[in-house]
Amino acid sequence: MARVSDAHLEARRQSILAAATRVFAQKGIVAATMADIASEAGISPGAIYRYFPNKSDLARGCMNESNDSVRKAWANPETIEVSFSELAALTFSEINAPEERIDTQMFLERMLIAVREGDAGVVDEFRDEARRVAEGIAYLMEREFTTAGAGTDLKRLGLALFAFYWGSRLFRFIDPSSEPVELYGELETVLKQAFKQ
Amino acid sequence: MARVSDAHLEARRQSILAAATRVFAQKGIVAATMADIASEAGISPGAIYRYFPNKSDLARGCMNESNDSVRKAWANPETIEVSFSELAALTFSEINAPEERIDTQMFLERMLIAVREGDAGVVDEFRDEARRVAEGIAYLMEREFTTAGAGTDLKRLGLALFAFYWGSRLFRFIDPSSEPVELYGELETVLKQAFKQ
Amino acid sequence: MARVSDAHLEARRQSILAAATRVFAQKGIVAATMADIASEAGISPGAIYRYFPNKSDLARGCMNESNDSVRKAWANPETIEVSFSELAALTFSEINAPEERIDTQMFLERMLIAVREGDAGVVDEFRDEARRVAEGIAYLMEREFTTAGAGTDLKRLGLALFAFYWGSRLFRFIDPSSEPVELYGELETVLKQAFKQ
Amino acid sequence: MARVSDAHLEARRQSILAAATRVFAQKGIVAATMADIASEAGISPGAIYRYFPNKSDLARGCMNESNDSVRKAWANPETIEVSFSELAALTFSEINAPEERIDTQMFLERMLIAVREGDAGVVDEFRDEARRVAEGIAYLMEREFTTAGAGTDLKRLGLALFAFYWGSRLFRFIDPSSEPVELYGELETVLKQAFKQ
DNA sequence: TATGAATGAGGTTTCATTCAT
DNA sequence: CATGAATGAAACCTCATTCAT
Repeated sequence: MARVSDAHLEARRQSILAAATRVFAQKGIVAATMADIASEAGISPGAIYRYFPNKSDLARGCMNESNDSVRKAWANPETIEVSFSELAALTFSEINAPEERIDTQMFLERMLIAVREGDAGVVDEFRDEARRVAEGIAYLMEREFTTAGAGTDLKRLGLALFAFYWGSRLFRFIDPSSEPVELYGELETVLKQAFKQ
Repeated sequence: MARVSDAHLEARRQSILAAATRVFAQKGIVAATMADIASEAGISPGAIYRYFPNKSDLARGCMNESNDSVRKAWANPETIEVSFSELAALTFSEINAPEERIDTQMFLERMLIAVREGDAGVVDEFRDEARRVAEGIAYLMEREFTTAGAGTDLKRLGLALFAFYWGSRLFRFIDPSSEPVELYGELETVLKQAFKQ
Repeated sequence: MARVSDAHLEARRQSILAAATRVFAQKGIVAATMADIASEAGISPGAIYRYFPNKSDLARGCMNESNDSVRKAWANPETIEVSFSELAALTFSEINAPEERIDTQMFLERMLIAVREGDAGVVDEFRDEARRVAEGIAYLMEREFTTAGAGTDLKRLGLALFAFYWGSRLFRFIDPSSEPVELYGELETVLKQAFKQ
Repeated sequence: MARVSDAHLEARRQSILAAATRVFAQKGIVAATMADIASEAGISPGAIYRYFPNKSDLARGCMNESNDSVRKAWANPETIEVSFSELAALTFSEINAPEERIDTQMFLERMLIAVREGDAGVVDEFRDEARRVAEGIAYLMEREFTTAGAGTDLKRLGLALFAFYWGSRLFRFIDPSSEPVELYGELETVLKQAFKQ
């Protein structure tokens, strides 16, 4: 089965990643076994190791899989033609997507492990993203709410909103009947009341 | 061997629980070993099994241990003489306490496991607490911000603030340099701007 | 099965060591499995790990087991009342003992591994022993062959004789029909011819 | 695909053998992987199996590769114009050559395996070589030391010297700071003292 | 022929749990 | 009642070998 095309290799890599994500999501990273993942991916355990050096890296790979185009949008707001409210509405409605559940779980597991092991890299990465998103929020709010600057540190407010975002994801994760969009709606009302006029 | 008193038994049960909580918090539930816990509790591994049928039940016991008076205050606001702002300030500054870290971790682990296992009881419990806290927030906000009712569903806003609270804890958990009090301060500014006047 | 006497523990440790030595000798250190050793010792694989942290240390333990009273005698010749010839005769006849076979094998395996892994500790240990034995040989030869000093560096000759000793062990190991005593006898004749008179 | 010439096939076989020898020497037979060898030989793992049925046979092939002209000289002393002392000096100085290290290791591994598996063929081969070398030594000594016959069985002495030779190689293998030439020098002094005059 | 992806048995090690003392 | 030695079922990972391409 040699001399396989790169496309095939990449496809297999992705299928392993997908299978691993499913298994990790169902059993948790620690409880999931490589045999589980192999079986889910329809290959042998040994084959996984041609694509990922070990379970830990596979898990990391899964976690980075989050196709967070939305979060990237927040981090680079200049590049997009969208208002704060529009992007926020999109962001919070995305939380309801089923894939998001798995992502939330992977995120939590990853952080639990990182904190436990004192993995500064992961923490730094998180802090960086938080800062970038907060700056993006500030940028978009400034564009939307002209009076926003008065008495508020917009970047810090952005951080607070990002915290709220993760809290909403956590709530939705725990309780699927939770409605992030509604929660955000309430906060938006307050924001508009505070800034507009 | 003399029959040991029930009080003694209960005391030992509690000391095991306390030791387990410490160990679980430090190593995570899966990575913590019964030997670790026994050693931390100053007894033998076998002895634990006289008090808890297995590791899983021991972990469950630990997780219910959280006894945060502050969250109880939110759930029963009529019983206390404190303003929304004061209680909020207290609540967010409490997040900085070192014990809170352990609690956050146990909470996350608990939720991860509960969701994984589809443990409806834990989820219901969480939803109930969220509702009670949201109602408490609404009650206290109404008392503090007289104009708050205008155009806002205060209970829903309470839920949003509770989500923000958990997001802040999550942030602090991941990144110890995070400052929940500051984040909250920004949000409070917005709230006051929106409601006062 | 708790609260076992120290004697029992030590006995078990020794029985594991003995079993491991037998298995290592039969299969070689690398090919021998912990399951083999456990089975030979009549216990479970896990039990071994209460006595030895890992396979490598277990192997090391086996190798140090060699009850080399003879080699110790060479290293401390002042403490014993024996002539060079007598001790040499004893030494080379000991090579024929069946236990020596296993010891030779363990020694060779150990050295192969040590050299491969660049384990300086083992090499140093060997060099030290060689030096001590060589000095012992020099000491005993001086006592026996009064004219030995003439034109010969006795310590270096001691080293050469130690090399001869190991060569003889190697020969006997490879070919059980080899007769170390006879080989040594021939060398002794030469030595006596050279020194006596 | 054109039929590949036998010469090409044999050349490839040899290059695999050479690569395997290098890898085995560096990592040891058990620790060396077929992938290592393939990589060293610049081919694919699968290709090796066209030339050798399995790893074990490949290792066996490597071990027979030793082609030391010096030892052949000892075995056939009539064919060469060299004195005992000269050939001995050459022999022991050759031990210092880096290639010798690999050879020593392969020899030891081979013997370890042969003894383990009761491979009489290898043992017989070794015994034969030892005998031939011993006879060669006897032949050359007789030519050099006219009085050598007196009271000494020269063939047996040759065997002893061959044992010393292997001991020296073993020493040098374990401890690269060992000096076989010096060790031999001391022994030669003794021999000359015993025989000359 | 050569390739190298895939297999899958098997190795070491861990640890929840049991039970003789 | 407590102890802690022992069990033994997995888990992760490696690698000799096969075989589709």
